[in-house]
Amino acid sequence: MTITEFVAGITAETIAALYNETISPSSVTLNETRKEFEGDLTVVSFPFTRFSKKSPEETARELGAYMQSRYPEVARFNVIKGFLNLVISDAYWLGRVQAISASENYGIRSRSGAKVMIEYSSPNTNKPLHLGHIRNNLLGYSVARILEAAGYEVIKCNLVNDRGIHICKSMLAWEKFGDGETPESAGIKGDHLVGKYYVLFDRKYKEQVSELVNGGMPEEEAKAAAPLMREAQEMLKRWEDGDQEVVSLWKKMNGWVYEGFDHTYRKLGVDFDQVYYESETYLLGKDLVREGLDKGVFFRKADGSVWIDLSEDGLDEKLLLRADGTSVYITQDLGTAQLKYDDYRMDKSVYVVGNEQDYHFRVLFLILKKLGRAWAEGLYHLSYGMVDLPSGKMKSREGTVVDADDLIEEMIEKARQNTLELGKAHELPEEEQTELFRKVGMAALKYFLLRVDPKKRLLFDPNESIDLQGHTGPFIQYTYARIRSVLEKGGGIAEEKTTFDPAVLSLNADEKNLIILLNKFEEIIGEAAETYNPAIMANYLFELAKTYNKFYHDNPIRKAEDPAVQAFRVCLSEITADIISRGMGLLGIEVPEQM
RNA sequence: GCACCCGUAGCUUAACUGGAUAAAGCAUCUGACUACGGAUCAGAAGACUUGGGGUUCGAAUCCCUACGGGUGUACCA
Repeated sequence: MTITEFVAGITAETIAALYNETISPSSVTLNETRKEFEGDLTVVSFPFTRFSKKSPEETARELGAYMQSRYPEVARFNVIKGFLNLVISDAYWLGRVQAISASENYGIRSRSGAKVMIEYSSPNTNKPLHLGHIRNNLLGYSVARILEAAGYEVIKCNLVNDRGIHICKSMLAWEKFGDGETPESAGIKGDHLVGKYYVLFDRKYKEQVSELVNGGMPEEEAKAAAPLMREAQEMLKRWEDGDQEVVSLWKKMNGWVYEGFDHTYRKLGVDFDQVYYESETYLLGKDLVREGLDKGVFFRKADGSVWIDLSEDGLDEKLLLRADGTSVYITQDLGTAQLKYDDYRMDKSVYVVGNEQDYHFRVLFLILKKLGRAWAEGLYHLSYGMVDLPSGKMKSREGTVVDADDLIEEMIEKARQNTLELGKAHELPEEEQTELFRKVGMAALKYFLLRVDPKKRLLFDPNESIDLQGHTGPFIQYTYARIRSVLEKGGGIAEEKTTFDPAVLSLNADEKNLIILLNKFEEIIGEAAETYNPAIMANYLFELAKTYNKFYHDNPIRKAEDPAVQAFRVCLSEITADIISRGMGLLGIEVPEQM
């Protein structure tokens, strides 16, 4: 039981005893007591005045007096305005430390049986991954880990957009201008090579368009009439007809891209349990359209196209099937949603997709509900803000992007310089050094992207790049490494956690602040899982590291004179290290033993 | 036009979902290594939470309004 659950519980019991009113513990408003007052937890007593018929102060005093007399965990209390500040006994806190220390996997909930699917990454196979994809991948992976810790069975899934006109563009450009170039012959990663031809297509295409415009053609017309565009469309048609030549080119170039993606995914430390390909799912959804027509949820217009009218829900009319019977994006997504559900029967399904698709997902979920899919209640769009550059939006067609691979290399290089200058890396053999630079660099990058609320947009300045000091991943890593170092100094790190005798101890402020935070880990996992928000975990870990550093600075651990105190502080350090390590793991960040 | 999101110290972010005197990091200034690791710690300075109104014991948070920024409103995906 967490401390908030405990206090909320005894508050409800107290209300029942004093005022004969039944309230739910979850309705009790609790805060951590502000630093300037004495206390650990604060009960807001304003809401109870309607039961007590007394002033907030008097009500709070009555509650406090009752609690103190009745519950040994409540050591003291004081009342300021309508706020009841409770001092929880050292015995309670020490008991919590023992419980945490003894538990194998503190904070991790056991499997509840609920299943959740998380779709993330979902790249296009015509260009390499960029900074925006990194945010997506890190969010998806981290949310998956957090939900797992909260007791879900998690299926990580990737829906690869491997077909369509944009893919044909890079294929066509390669065919026309590539001269048989391969990743090996060019010496560049496959995804970058294909991306190069995508950009090249756009350049050549624009040249053709402006040529036509200069010849007097209106721009709109020129865009459609440019020979390259016509050829790309022709190629798409041949692909859909299963033309051997086009399909084998498509397979070859996609193969290059996947090789490149795999490399980047490995660097990022993300992976998937299930991969869906749009080339295999793009025809799905037509059954659902038929079903919708039968049920009268959809309607057919005079030209034969199929629509749904969502104006009663504050949205517009939405097309589901073209007059020629071909499907559109949302038709596909309807079909894919059904496919996923048929495959896994999950209770929840999370889509990690940028916020420019908010409208699309509102429509998608609403349609599935109208089709009577009970599981549509479990669908959730984890919408995140885009990553902006000081110069504006990233545009891969124009090549103004922060490339994922480049950025990763830059961060590792930056970590190398910092670590050699500040750290103890020179004590390590070269192989371990390389590994360390990678861990530190990736931590800086990942933490930078994950500590911000997903829904907020993120400004990334490539020149200022990323700090390695202050509110950063390496700061937290450093705290961990230092704890490990301290623990080792005292004759090595034991398998079993250190035990201590709580009867002879009393807590000082630094110790207590640390314990309160350690005790919160479980709640934080729950909160991050419920809101699909890794930033909550990220900010908690920073807070924890900071609090530990203060504790460390002012309190001898191995050098404590009293052996009971020493054992206790060693135990606190062990728990802190453990939580940092596992908490960072939930963000997909590794911690080094030494740095 | 309409819809959705956002606006908090110079900059980047918090604020337990309506609670007390809005909290951190960076940058600036000052102090602490013969110490269990200074990538640290302590301190100073920096905010009428974009402006205006409302709701109530109480608002950064909810409502209205104005302004500023972003996105969507495709028979693209």
